[in-house]
Amino acid sequence: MTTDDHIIFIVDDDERIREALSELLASHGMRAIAFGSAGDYVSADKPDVPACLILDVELPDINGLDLQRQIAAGEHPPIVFITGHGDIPSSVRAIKHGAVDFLTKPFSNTDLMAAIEAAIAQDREERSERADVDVLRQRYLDLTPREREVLPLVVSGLLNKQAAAELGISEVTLEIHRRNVMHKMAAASLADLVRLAERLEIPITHSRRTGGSGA
Amino acid sequence: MTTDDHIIFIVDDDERIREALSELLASHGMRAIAFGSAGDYVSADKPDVPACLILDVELPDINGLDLQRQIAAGEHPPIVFITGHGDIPSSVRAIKHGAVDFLTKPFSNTDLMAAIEAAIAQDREERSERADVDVLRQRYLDLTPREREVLPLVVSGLLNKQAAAELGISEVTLEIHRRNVMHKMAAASLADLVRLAERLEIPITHSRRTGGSGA
DNA sequence: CTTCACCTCATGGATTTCCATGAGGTGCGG
DNA sequence: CCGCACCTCATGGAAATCCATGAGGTGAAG
Repeated sequence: MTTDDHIIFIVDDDERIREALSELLASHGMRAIAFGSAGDYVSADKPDVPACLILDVELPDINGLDLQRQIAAGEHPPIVFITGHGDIPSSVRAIKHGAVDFLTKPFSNTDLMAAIEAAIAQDREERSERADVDVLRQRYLDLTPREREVLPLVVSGLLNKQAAAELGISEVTLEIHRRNVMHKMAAASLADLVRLAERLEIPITHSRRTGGSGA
Repeated sequence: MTTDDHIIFIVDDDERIREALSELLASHGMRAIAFGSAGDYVSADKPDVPACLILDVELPDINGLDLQRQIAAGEHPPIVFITGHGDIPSSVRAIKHGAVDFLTKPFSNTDLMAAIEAAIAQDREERSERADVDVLRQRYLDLTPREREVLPLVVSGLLNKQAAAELGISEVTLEIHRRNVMHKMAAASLADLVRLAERLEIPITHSRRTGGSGA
């Protein structure tokens, strides 16, 4: 399944390069799709598997670096830049913005393959992480408005009593919301809920004082 | 206090460059210390304030990039590389390893100053973060061996009863350890303790199952 | 041998959480 | 107008946590 389990996108305006790369990748048992322009790549229907984008800096429509910035807004595969006329500021910018590598032609097959492997591995990681967080985010969306108010109070460490007071409702009602939150978020314990909330970047709104007014 | 609140280290074997940079920085109200070699920099006594390291790639003793890798093991200020004969692979490697920028001579004062500002700001961030975590780490070191065994079980979400069973001790004893942990770690609540443990990268050893064998 | 830190445990009560059952009110879409 | 989702609340008991007091054992350092 080496072939189906990931894919390499090639964006280069030079037909010969596209073919050469395609063949090279095929010889390594990798599936590849080549595009002649940034626009073709962006508008194409791309399979949803771990991938790597081999991107030429000089393209007919827009600059490769600009394309990088454009797609940076959403999800996109790690980029390996290739270029015939690279300069240092471009390479710095590319790497700073997350590119896996920046290769100048002529580059060795070894270097390219290493970069691709790294990119695929990275994408696999990122996808896995994204998938996890997406599940959480979906659960969070299943919460009712009130439950979304209760969650931050609970993970702040407030007692039910305190959280209830904060919302101006009875402790009983808050307990019910709290339990619903635990169920809907599929948290096995409060500790778990706290970690889920962290990953969802739910802010801590209040923090319980150890020695309060009571007792 | 612009002068004392941060410092710039310059490492370049060219005396003229060192002087020119020192003057430039002085004119911007920044304190700078210059070194003629990597060895001088490493062995020097450096003030403990937010800093930036302006590092020439070509040095008499060791390569700037190698120095970067060497000091990467410990704490060190963000690096801004400068070079007269830079190449793309070097710049890629430098940035990948965390350098703030990689400037080729001649570079504009504006570019350099921007890089330095960014580096200082970054160091300020990192130092603040490190200081926070150091406090936590110190508290963790104050824990007794047994308490260090209890902590991961507690933040895993185990009930006292379960954690006690895990350690083969009575629930009462575990409660005492647990309370001591809370006190020593200065955690205001369990939620707090979970977050502290996260920052200390304390692994979750067990995770409580919602509907267990009990009841 | 004494001191000290550490680990161990019990009793017992106050507080909090967990959970089920039962029930009333509001607002919106069908 | 009915159903449905949502928010609200009470009672009441089981379980768990929080906390204080009191106390015994071990091993290492002084």
